[in-house]
Amino acid sequence: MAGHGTDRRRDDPRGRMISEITDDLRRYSVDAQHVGHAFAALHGLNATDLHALIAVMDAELAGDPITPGRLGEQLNLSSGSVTALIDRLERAGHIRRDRDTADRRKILLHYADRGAALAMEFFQPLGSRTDRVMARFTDEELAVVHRFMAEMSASLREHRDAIRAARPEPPRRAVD
Amino acid sequence: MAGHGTDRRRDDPRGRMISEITDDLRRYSVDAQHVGHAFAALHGLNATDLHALIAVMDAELAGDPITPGRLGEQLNLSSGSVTALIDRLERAGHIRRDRDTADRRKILLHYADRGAALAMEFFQPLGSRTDRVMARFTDEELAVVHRFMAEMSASLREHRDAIRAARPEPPRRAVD
DNA sequence: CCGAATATCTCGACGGGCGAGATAGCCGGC
DNA sequence: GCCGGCTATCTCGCCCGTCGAGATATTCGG
Repeated sequence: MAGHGTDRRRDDPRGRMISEITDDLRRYSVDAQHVGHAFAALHGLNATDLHALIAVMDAELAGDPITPGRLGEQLNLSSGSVTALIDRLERAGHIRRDRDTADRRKILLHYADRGAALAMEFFQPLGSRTDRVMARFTDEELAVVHRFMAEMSASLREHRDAIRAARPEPPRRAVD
Repeated sequence: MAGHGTDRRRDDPRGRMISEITDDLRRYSVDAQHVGHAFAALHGLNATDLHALIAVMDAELAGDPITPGRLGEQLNLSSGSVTALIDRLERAGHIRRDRDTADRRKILLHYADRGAALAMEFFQPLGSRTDRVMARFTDEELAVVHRFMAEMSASLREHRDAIRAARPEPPRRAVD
């Protein structure tokens, strides 16, 4: 799970450092994915459900409740899948559907009590661990980390959009 | 997609910084997931297939080819799913099965040409972007980032294991 | 009021994942 | 040598999340 690099490992210390950070980031992403999956499974959900729940909470906390359509864009799901997803979450008591009074075609998604509790339960212990690590860094060091992660995050998002813009190639079979 | 926090945002600058980094990390993980998913879809794979491919490459580059069993542990898949997974990847020409000559129950997984090419295609542009960001940081700054990410990564892995150790609760329905 | 556009939902098909059981190969004791 | 238990992988039937085409409801401009 480490050290694949693109074999870009150079001999100078800086090159090595870059390879290590690359591996750190990859490991972190993979583990984050596993954490989400494991937590979701633990509560009878799947990864998508958890993502959706977080998206709904984020939107609502930002004072701008999300609609099924926008949720589908964010999670990259088809409209049919989104409906099924919302059905699941609503049936489980995590979220609630509300018709938009202004445009009655739209549905506004709000989290219900159980959803809020679950999200809290997800983030709270994670936050504790996070805080414990952060405590070992000075303000200046955290500032560097923030600058780094913010730039990485932006770069990665660009990359994602570039890939999504590309056309999926026709399914290939066997030896092609 | 930002600012859910656990509402732990304190008023002091350091507290704010911590919240921001938390958000950075979360955004990064989510986007990394999307990048993987999008890239996989672009090449007619699914997310699991891509993870498996990377795991196979990692193991082989480390000089210790992975077996279906260990792959299943790493991806948290059942044995049946692993067999199906390997079938898919082999059929698509990404990997190859080899019986272990010492213990003939075991299968050793090696990547085939197409698999190597695909992994390269995945990591190369990602590496370019990564390098471009890293170029804007000094050696000392990168050292801080590395220390931070390594600790975060370890902490997250512990968290994952803790969750996995917990018993899945019985599936709940409707209002319970 | 009509027609085009938008938002969501319905439904049939597909495919990945699960898990119990089958199969093949290893190893220690006798 | 061979029997029994163990391990590694595979087979198979089932479940459920996703897709995508089409249906339905609502808005808005003319």
